[in-house]
Amino acid sequence: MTTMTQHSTTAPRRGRPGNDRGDVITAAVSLFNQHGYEATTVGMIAEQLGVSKSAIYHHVASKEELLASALDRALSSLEGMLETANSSGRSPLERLEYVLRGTVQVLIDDLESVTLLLRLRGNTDLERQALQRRRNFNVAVAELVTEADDTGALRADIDPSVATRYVFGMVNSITEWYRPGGALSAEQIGDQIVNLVFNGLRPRSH
Amino acid sequence: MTTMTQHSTTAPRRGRPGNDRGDVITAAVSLFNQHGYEATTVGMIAEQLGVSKSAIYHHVASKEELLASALDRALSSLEGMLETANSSGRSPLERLEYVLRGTVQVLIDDLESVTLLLRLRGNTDLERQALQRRRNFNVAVAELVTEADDTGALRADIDPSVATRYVFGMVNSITEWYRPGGALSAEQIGDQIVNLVFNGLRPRSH
DNA sequence: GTCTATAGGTTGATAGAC
DNA sequence: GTCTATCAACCTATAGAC
Repeated sequence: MTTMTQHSTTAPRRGRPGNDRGDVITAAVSLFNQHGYEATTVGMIAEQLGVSKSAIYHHVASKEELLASALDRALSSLEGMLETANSSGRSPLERLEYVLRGTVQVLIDDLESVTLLLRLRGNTDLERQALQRRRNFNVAVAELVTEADDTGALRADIDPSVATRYVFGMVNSITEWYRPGGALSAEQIGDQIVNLVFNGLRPRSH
Repeated sequence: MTTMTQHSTTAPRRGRPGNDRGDVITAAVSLFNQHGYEATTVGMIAEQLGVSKSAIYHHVASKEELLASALDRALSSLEGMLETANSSGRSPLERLEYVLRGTVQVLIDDLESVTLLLRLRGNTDLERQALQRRRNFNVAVAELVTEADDTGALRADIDPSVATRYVFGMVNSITEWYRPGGALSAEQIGDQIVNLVFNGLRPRSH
């Protein structure tokens, strides 16, 4: 059963109609997430798009390039969002909240590529490089939490790097259940996350 | 490069020394987590144990049986823990806290098999059955959160089923970074999780 | 130890829109 | 005729079956 995935029509293109590089990457990432990168064959990607295997190689040089493109997209989105937050001149706590909401937004906008990133196991050099970039992002976020902690904006009895792990574990778990067209918007999910992370489940007595 | 994974020696066994069924499952689950179930071949499992492929089939009937055993182990641990919590006669809030700490304990005790469970994509009947059992567990936990909410133990402005998703997203993310022999015990991690979930990051002040 | 299927990847020519 | 996307056939290496 082949599914014709039409490219998102932005500007009219010249030449023979069909799939562009973005379509191929989209189909590939979806299959990578469903079956794992190793178990996904280029033939499966071609079948998904309803074209022959060699058509795939017109758009990309290798299967690994598909993985690299998707991971770079996810990482660039996250890094760009963090850069925006840190150059905003706001307080550490405000920047932290911005990063929380921004991460939710990136997860939802680039759901498939971020999901792929989060499921990496570091089996190849490429995967290990992506994991290193992801670690750098995590370290920068942990520094932000530390800054917020230093201003007294957070509870003193929780270690910042530990808190970062748990909080972003919660945020990243959105990829496990969020599906496009769901009832909740990115803004609503961001609100819920921020509320839960900062206030917890227990009633604020008095 | 073969890694001789010796079985966890509990009681001395008779007969020819070597791997038992548990050793095979342990090696298989580790490879399933590293490469994905589909991409893992029985030959890889044999190589990891330093035996021939046919030796694997002495212990299990199929590759799928290895998956089934691991998933059943993870699910039985979680279900048993939940059963213990719900038959304890305590308050909903106390039972919820018990389930949080219990889930952390199960994650750490059965790290590899629970990791496998959490990464399922539902590609086969077996996987879909396991995911259904996991959903049943999640529903039971959500009911527990609802009960706790009904007693006024939780903040009124957070939907119980939504909160359950986020909280267990946080808990399950432990599998992403916890490694045996790490600095933190299951009890310490449970304390951190419970503290963060119930109290949040913001100082409780006026 | 041989046989077969399948993997990633290549080649060179072609189809279709402008 | 230019541009993009496509295809059938092919190559080489390897992994599973017997």
